[in-house]
Amino acid sequence: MAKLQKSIPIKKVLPSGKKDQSFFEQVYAIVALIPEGRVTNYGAIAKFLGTKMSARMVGWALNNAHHLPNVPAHRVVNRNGALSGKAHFETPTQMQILLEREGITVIDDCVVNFKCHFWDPSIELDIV
DNA sequence: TGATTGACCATGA
DNA sequence: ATCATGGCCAATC
Repeated sequence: MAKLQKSIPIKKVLPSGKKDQSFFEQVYAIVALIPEGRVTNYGAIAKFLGTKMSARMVGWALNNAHHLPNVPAHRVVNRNGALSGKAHFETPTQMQILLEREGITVIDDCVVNFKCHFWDPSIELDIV
Protein backbone atom coordinates (compact mmCIF):
# COMPACT_ATOMS: atom_id res chain seq x y z
CA MET A 1 0.00 0.00 0.00
CA ALA A 2 2.43 2.56 1.25
CA LYS A 3 2.13 5.99 -0.20
CA LEU A 4 -0.79 6.79 -2.40
CA GLN A 5 1.29 8.82 -4.76
CA LYS A 6 4.49 10.68 -4.97
CA SER A 7 4.83 13.85 -3.07
CA ILE A 8 3.98 17.00 -4.84
CA PRO A 9 6.53 19.79 -4.60
CA ILE A 10 4.46 22.41 -2.94
CA LYS A 11 6.97 24.99 -3.87
CA LYS A 12 5.66 24.84 -7.37
CA VAL A 13 2.42 26.33 -6.27
CA LEU A 14 3.60 28.26 -3.29
CA PRO A 15 6.66 30.21 -4.29
CA SER A 16 8.51 30.86 -1.13
CA GLY A 17 9.53 34.33 -0.25
CA LYS A 18 6.49 35.68 -1.94
CA LYS A 19 4.14 36.98 0.63
CA ASP A 20 2.03 38.45 -2.06
CA GLN A 21 0.19 35.22 -2.06
CA SER A 22 -2.60 35.85 0.30
CA PHE A 23 -4.30 33.25 2.35
CA PHE A 24 -6.78 32.79 -0.41
CA GLU A 25 -4.20 32.22 -3.10
CA GLN A 26 -2.71 29.46 -1.05
CA VAL A 27 -6.07 27.90 -0.53
CA TYR A 28 -6.72 27.99 -4.25
CA ALA A 29 -3.38 26.39 -4.95
CA ILE A 30 -3.99 23.56 -2.55
CA VAL A 31 -7.54 22.90 -3.57
CA ALA A 32 -6.44 22.88 -7.17
CA LEU A 33 -4.04 20.08 -6.32
CA ILE A 34 -6.60 17.79 -4.80
CA PRO A 35 -6.51 14.65 -6.90
CA GLU A 36 -9.63 13.40 -8.53
CA GLY A 37 -11.62 11.12 -6.33
CA ARG A 38 -10.15 12.62 -3.20
CA VAL A 39 -11.55 14.99 -0.66
CA THR A 40 -10.11 17.11 2.08
CA ASN A 41 -11.43 19.30 4.80
CA TYR A 42 -11.05 22.94 5.70
CA GLY A 43 -9.06 22.29 8.81
CA ALA A 44 -6.39 20.34 6.94
CA ILE A 45 -5.86 23.18 4.53
CA ALA A 46 -5.82 25.76 7.26
CA LYS A 47 -3.43 23.65 9.24
CA PHE A 48 -1.15 23.32 6.28
CA LEU A 49 -1.14 27.05 5.83
CA GLY A 50 0.05 27.42 9.38
CA THR A 51 -3.02 28.59 11.20
CA LYS A 52 -4.94 25.49 12.06
CA MET A 53 -7.72 27.50 13.51
CA SER A 54 -8.48 29.62 10.51
CA ALA A 55 -10.52 26.99 8.81
CA ARG A 56 -13.22 29.58 8.37
CA MET A 57 -10.99 31.47 6.01
CA VAL A 58 -10.81 28.46 3.79
CA GLY A 59 -14.54 28.54 3.49
CA TRP A 60 -14.43 32.17 2.59
CA ALA A 61 -11.66 31.56 0.15
CA LEU A 62 -13.69 28.92 -1.60
CA ASN A 63 -16.59 31.28 -1.67
CA ASN A 64 -14.38 33.66 -3.56
CA ALA A 65 -12.81 30.84 -5.51
CA HIS A 66 -16.16 29.74 -6.71
CA HIS A 67 -15.70 31.81 -9.81
CA LEU A 68 -12.18 30.55 -10.46
CA PRO A 69 -11.27 27.63 -12.71
CA ASN A 70 -9.25 24.65 -11.52
CA VAL A 71 -10.65 25.03 -8.05
CA PRO A 72 -12.67 21.93 -7.34
CA ALA A 73 -14.47 23.20 -4.32
CA HIS A 74 -16.64 20.12 -4.33
CA ARG A 75 -13.64 18.16 -3.11
CA VAL A 76 -13.52 20.21 0.04
CA VAL A 77 -15.84 19.22 2.82
CA ASN A 78 -15.90 19.84 6.51
CA ARG A 79 -14.17 17.60 8.99
CA ASN A 80 -17.38 15.71 9.45
CA GLY A 81 -17.29 14.68 5.82
CA ALA A 82 -20.50 16.56 5.20
CA LEU A 83 -21.06 18.61 2.10
CA SER A 84 -21.38 21.82 3.97
CA GLY A 85 -20.88 23.98 0.94
CA LYS A 86 -23.31 22.30 -1.35
CA ALA A 87 -25.74 25.14 -0.94
CA HIS A 88 -23.25 27.47 -2.53
CA PHE A 89 -22.99 25.53 -5.73
CA GLU A 90 -25.01 26.13 -8.80
CA THR A 91 -27.37 23.54 -7.55
CA PRO A 92 -27.44 21.90 -4.13
CA THR A 93 -26.97 18.54 -5.80
CA GLN A 94 -24.08 19.62 -7.97
CA MET A 95 -21.53 18.90 -5.30
CA GLN A 96 -22.75 15.40 -4.69
CA ILE A 97 -23.02 14.70 -8.38
CA LEU A 98 -19.47 15.81 -9.01
CA LEU A 99 -18.17 13.70 -6.18
CA GLU A 100 -20.06 10.60 -7.18
CA ARG A 101 -18.86 11.16 -10.69
CA GLU A 102 -15.32 10.83 -9.37
CA GLY A 103 -16.10 7.59 -7.64
CA ILE A 104 -16.98 8.95 -4.25
CA THR A 105 -20.16 7.74 -2.67
CA VAL A 106 -22.26 10.39 -1.03
CA ILE A 107 -25.17 9.54 1.17
CA ASP A 108 -27.25 12.05 3.02
CA ASP A 109 -24.83 14.82 2.09
CA CYS A 110 -22.02 12.93 3.74
CA VAL A 111 -19.01 11.35 2.08
CA VAL A 112 -18.96 7.62 2.65
CA ASN A 113 -15.60 6.31 3.81
CA PHE A 114 -14.53 9.89 4.07
CA LYS A 115 -11.47 8.75 5.90
CA CYS A 116 -10.41 6.61 2.97
CA HIS A 117 -10.82 9.38 0.47
CA PHE A 118 -9.29 11.93 2.74
CA TRP A 119 -6.42 13.84 1.21
CA ASP A 120 -4.22 15.63 3.66
CA PRO A 121 -2.11 18.36 2.06
CA SER A 122 0.35 18.34 4.93
CA ILE A 123 1.01 14.70 4.14
CA GLU A 124 0.65 14.46 0.41
CA LEU A 125 2.39 17.70 -0.29
CA ASP A 126 6.04 17.77 0.43
CA ILE A 127 7.29 21.07 1.68
CA VAL A 128 10.73 21.67 0.36
C1' DT B 1 -15.21 53.70 11.01
C1' DG B 2 -16.54 49.51 14.08
C1' DA B 3 -19.32 45.40 14.42
C1' DT B 4 -20.95 41.24 12.47
C1' DT B 5 -20.76 37.29 9.70
C1' DG B 6 -18.81 33.31 7.38
C1' DA B 7 -18.87 26.55 3.00
C1' DC B 8 -15.06 25.67 10.44
C1' DC B 9 -12.32 23.30 14.17
C1' DA B 10 -10.72 22.40 18.82
C1' DT B 11 -11.30 22.54 23.56
C1' DG B 12 -13.79 22.59 28.01
C1' DA B 13 -17.85 21.63 31.00
C1' DA C 1 -21.94 11.47 24.78
C1' DT C 2 -23.82 16.55 23.73
C1' DC C 3 -23.69 21.67 24.41
C1' DA C 4 -21.31 25.93 24.78
C1' DT C 5 -17.36 28.99 23.87
C1' DG C 6 -12.97 30.79 21.82
C1' DG C 7 -10.30 31.68 17.94
C1' DC C 8 -8.57 32.56 13.26
C1' DC C 9 -8.54 36.28 8.70
C1' DA C 10 -11.08 38.64 5.43
C1' DA C 11 -15.19 40.62 3.50
C1' DT C 12 -19.57 42.83 4.11
C1' DC C 13 -23.06 45.81 6.58
